[in-house]
Amino acid sequence: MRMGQGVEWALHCCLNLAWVGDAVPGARLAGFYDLPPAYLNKQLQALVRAGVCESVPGPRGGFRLARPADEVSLLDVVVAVEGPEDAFRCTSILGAAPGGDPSLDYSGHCAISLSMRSAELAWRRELAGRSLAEVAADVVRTAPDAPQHVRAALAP
Amino acid sequence: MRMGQGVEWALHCCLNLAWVGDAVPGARLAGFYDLPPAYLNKQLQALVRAGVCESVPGPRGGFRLARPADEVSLLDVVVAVEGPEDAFRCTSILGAAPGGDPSLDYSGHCAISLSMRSAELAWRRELAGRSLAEVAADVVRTAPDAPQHVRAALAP
DNA sequence: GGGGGGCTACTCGGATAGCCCCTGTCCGAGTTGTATCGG
DNA sequence: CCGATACAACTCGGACAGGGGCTATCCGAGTAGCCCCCC
Repeated sequence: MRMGQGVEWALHCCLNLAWVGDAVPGARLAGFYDLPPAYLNKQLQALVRAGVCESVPGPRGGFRLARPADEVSLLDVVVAVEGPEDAFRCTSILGAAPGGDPSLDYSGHCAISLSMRSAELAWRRELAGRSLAEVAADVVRTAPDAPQHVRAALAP
Repeated sequence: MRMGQGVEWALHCCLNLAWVGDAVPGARLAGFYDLPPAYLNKQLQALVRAGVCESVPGPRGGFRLARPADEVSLLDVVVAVEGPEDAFRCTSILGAAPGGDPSLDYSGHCAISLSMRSAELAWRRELAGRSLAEVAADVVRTAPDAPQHVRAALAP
């Protein structure tokens, strides 16, 4: 099981956008971390589609958070980039077994599927319970001048 | 983020092996769920390599659990098939940012990496806390004759 | 000098190739059970 | 009739192609600012 690279990029970018508070072009964010600009742009587009970020076209444009940082959870960002479907996919394998009905959907009855879903729910709950603002506060606790540095490097 | 199909197959097969208690050929397990025999064999080999199952070569051979069902957790099976590495990979992106050291490993300091690891830990803890025996008990609670059916279909 | 129009530069947005891992398959090494042959 | 031996069938194990999704890139649509020209 491997998570896409874009998730890490999106999380760091959202954190920076929370500190800047203004629209930042994708190219500048890419230059900040030395990332492929066009590909990072793709991830930011996904964030816009999910309603996490807003985009401003034209000069002086860029991306900014669509909501306050304490209303954006890590799960929101992960789902925006990776998609909403679960990692474990129950293919109703029991329908092919002797005594099973191939036309039935066992994802809600199969004990294995339920256990796996329960575990993923714990993962989602953990991510949903941590907001960008909380993560930002953690960063400030160890590096108090991080917001200032980011703003100086990303603000026009 | 997508989990491999083999995980579902491996979990169901391990549950059945727990009920049969004897060595079952991979081809018979594949026929039980109408799965590609050679590919399922690949997953079972992974379980053997991880020490979850044992293999017996030759006629009357097959696969059986290497430990009692209450000592095999769902996490053991998932890790055996999917590999031990985490889904979220911190690439120390902060090392490329201004003021960062590219030679440093930030996976233990970066607040985002720590949050993601914490969430995955919750997922792993959930899976590690549920054993095959518990899942089997859940199945018996709703379908009391499932073990007998499986034994009849898989035992020689 | 003030206002309007055109132009340029810059931004996002979607459409387009390349590569790696999951999926699916095949054949060989090893072992057990059996049938046969000899004593 | 009993035992040893050769054979055959069945099993796992690792090596070999094919496809889908992540990675990476490019170019077009649209807009804000600016410069120039005209009144």
